[in-house]
Amino acid sequence: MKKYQEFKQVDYPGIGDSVLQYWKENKIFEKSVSQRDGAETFTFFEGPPSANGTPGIHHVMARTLKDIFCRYKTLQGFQVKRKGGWDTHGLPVELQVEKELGITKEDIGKKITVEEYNRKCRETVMRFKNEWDDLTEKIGYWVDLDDPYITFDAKYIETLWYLLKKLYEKDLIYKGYTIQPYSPAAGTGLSSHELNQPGSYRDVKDTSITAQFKLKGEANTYILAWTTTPWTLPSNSALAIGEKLDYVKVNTFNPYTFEPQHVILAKSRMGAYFNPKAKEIAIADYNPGDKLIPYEVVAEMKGVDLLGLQYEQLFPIAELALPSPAFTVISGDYVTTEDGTGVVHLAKAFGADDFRTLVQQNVPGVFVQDEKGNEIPVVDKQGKFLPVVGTYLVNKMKEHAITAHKEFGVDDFYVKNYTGDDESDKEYKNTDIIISIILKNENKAFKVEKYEHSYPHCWRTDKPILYYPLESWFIKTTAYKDRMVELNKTINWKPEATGTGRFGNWLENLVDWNLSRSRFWGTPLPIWRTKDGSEEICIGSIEELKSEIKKAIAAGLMESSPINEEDIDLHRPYVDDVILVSASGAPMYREPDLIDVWFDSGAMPYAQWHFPFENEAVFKANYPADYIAEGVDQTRGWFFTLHAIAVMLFDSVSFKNVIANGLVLDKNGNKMSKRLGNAVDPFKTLKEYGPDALRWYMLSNANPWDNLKFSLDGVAEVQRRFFGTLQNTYNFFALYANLDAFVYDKSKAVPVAQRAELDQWIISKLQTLISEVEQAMDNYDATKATRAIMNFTVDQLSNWYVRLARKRFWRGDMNADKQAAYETLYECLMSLSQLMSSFAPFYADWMYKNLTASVDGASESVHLTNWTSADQALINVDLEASMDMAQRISSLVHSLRKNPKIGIKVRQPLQRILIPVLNEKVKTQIEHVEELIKSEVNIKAVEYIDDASDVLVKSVKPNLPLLGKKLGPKMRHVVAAINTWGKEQIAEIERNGEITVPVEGESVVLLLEEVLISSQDIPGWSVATDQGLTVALDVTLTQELKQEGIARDLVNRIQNLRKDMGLEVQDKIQIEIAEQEDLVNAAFQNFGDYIKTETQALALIMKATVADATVLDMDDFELSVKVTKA
RNA sequence: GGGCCUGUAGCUCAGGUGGUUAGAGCGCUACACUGAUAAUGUAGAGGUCCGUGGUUCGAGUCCACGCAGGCCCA
Repeated sequence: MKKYQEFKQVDYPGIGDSVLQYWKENKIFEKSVSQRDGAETFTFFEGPPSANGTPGIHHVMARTLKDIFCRYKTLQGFQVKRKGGWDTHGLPVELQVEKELGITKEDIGKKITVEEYNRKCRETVMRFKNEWDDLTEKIGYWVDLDDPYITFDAKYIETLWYLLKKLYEKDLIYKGYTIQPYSPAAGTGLSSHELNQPGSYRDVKDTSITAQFKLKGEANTYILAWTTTPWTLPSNSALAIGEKLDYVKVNTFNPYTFEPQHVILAKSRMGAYFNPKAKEIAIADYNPGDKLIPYEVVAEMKGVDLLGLQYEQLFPIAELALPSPAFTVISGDYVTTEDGTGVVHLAKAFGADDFRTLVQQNVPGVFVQDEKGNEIPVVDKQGKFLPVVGTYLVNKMKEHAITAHKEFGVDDFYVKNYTGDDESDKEYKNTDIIISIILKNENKAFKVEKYEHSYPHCWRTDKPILYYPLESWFIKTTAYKDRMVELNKTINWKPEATGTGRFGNWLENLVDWNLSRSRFWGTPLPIWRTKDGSEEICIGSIEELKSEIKKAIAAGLMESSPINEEDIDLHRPYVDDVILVSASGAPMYREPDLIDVWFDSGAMPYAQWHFPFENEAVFKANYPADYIAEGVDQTRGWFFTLHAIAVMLFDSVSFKNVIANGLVLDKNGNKMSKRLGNAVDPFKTLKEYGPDALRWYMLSNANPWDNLKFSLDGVAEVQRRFFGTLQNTYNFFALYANLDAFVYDKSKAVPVAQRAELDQWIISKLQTLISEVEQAMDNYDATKATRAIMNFTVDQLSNWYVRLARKRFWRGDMNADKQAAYETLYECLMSLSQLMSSFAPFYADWMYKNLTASVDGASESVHLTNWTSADQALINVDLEASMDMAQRISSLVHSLRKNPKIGIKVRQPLQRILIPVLNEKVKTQIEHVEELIKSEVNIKAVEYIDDASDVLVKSVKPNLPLLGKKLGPKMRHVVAAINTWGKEQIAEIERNGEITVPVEGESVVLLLEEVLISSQDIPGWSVATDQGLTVALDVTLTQELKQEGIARDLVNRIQNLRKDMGLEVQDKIQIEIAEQEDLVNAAFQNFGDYIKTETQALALIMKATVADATVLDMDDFELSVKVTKA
């Protein structure tokens, strides 16, 4: 029976299927975890994917990356528990449900109950779980799919509530405002997702105003600020400048009122406001009404000089007046001089930057109080000015006799055209235009013009959106900013720049985490409040909720609990029906917000184990994570929320090592999308190429943190080049091992030191490879690891070791040398199966099983083995260097033989090569591998020419790194001098160890080590040179060499005949040859034994003529031959 | 608009700390091998190192400014 299975053809997808089956039947994954019970843990966190869409090829990338390090660490003896997980909440789910039901958010609670809507979400969210599980299995991603965490689960939510309460108790949760895109027409806030819908941003022409803000304490001096939203000017409460920018004060006239005045603006913006043609006009010569307005710079200053200047409120509405530091000049880091005046007008309620800047610098904003005493902006939620501004505008219209397409009342000033007024009406004037006319008349506008820019619109109503303050709950992440920055520095980021750059910068500019989402399907915020907001409670567990409900029922606020005690669901609408009782006996209602889904995923280290309600020990053993991996787009998503929660609540990092992988693009570098049809179907790819080549390609082609241009040709290439070569190597081994009934037995193996040098060499290379792979993997660099394995397999093992050792496998009977060859190749293949098992888990296990089928005590799976580290004692650096020489020398000789002037094929033996050697070490290294070189390039002898010989022609080069440091600018001349050197100078510096070179009148002493001496020429010979190594080939063909060449040619032809005849390897033959010219006859006589051995001929008979002969083309002549089976 | 990444042969990618002639695989061309054979080996051709400035005796490499593509955020 055959000990090693042989394969004519390999079905890679089939290997995937059968090995997967084997793993399932034998619970290999489970065993890989359970057999490490009690061992040190290596912790991996699974970033939960969302199963409401089908998985794509990029998920193969992400999941492979996650898998490989867990497998590697398992081999190394760690216990690696990997709990799968599902992200189930959030907007994408809601949108999909709405699309399927044909409803919009407005319909929820009307056409469909919240209960029904959420039920639908719950059904939808796991719709493609089967596809995901299928893909996960098929690509060999080992993760626990049977007991995953699910973010909608009540236990999961309970942990979230626990964490929120912890934050609440630390006073890190508060209610505030945030400026968000808001659609007055639809009466709703918009998510950034909705804003990014195609068509949301449109080019529109708006009225822009450069307003004049009159400085206090300086006559007729104004600061200019530009805005494309004039309706925000009544809410102005500060002006921002750039501290480092240059500003000027200009003496000029107002273009509308012609009044003389000074204006302040950025120096580099003058070109936009002043006509150079007016520069020559004297200020005194100006007549009101002239088109060209003269100007004169009277002062220059830096932005920082303007800080703190006070100005008059632009719209002097008494109710909107504010105390200092309002209406002053402050600093804004985002101020540029690309447009406008280099001064930015700030309205706290209507711009996110404005809001942030004013909050940071403690400047109040323009608000009024509503009937409840809450501060509200002067534009209401319909997008219309409150009467406080409306009244002012109506009065001003009368004062300035402004007429419009309609009569404006105090309640008619919509800031955008939300009423659908006819804009083509000649008299049409919107609020912005009315404002600009008033400002022009009052010497408060310096320039008014139409300005085209891109502005976002509501995708539902097609109306422009406003940035508007909306109530929100926040986590005060800024309180822990420094600690987050500090702990981030302890995290090993791959690539590093993502940690320091993208993530580091993000932390440096941290703002508070806006937790609120106004939605239906998500984790409810567990805060209940009284109507007036004076009393509130944050619930931190189901127990607490139950007991509070009991209290409320006792207080008569509810008749019964809206929560089903048997099957607890903490979602809306049930929690919304819960009314709790405050300490003072007042009813408390839940704040209707849901929380950001990123909190769901960021809390998974705790919630996946239902900590602290259960599994405390498991949690503690598996926190923080040693390793996580996710797409780089998660930097401010999952990576941040993991980090933030860990730092704020546990003063710890959440993960120690992280790979942020790039995108998977199509082969042309374009984003894959189902719509464009360039998306690659992972299942189809798996079916065609199997999982191993796909994984290997993705890891080896480019660093995972770079974007991958995914090409099926690339997968095919990996399969052919790497897996194909490895498979050939295995087949070669199996073929002969079976013939010789070789079975590996470690206890009886020939000690490595007693094996052939070639064996020692490949074993040494193998140890080096193991070290490289270990080092790369410890550094989370899978690309380096896979490339190293590939190089070893293809270039070293197959193309060198197997090729050179081939004859040892099929010559003669079993002996120590043959056994050593088998053992060496076997050990290499076994090592490879383990080394590659993390990356190509199916093929590796399959090869392992094939190799160990007849070996007692072998493991059930390569994935259950223990990592074999490199044996340093087996590394022989000198031998590796020697072999490197052999490879290079062989290559040089091949290239010489191939030279058109020489043109002698390898089959023709040649007498000798000459190698100039300038030192003993190189000579010894080459001597070591002399035999190998001789047989590889078919020559009889290697000869060395050393220093003592006269033939050697030396050349010299400057040693640039050394000389550069020593000489600096003088280098140029010295290098030129060295390049002119001949025999004498080289001899001198070799003799004396130094030489003096005259350089521009000076003398420079050069030392021997500052030049590189080599030999690149042997007069009268054909030589080839590569990296300091030179080889000359003796191309003289003696009679004997010619005869041997002919004999080898004959062997070659006979072997072809044998193959044509369909003979088996071990079949014996008889050869008859028709006599030829003398040289040929002599060749067959002198090399008859050789020919017979090589062709397994029992007899070689020379005859005058041969009947039924085959005529062979021997290049230079023809030969009649007859081969018969003996 | 800001932050970050990428740009080297037709394609995919290597190129510590600057050093004379920039490498590999695939593809292409030619040759060889024919006992690993639907395999394999060898050689050759192929380059504006995205551009422009700068630092330096010397820049693919360091700096600045751009260009192109990408991601994230405004």
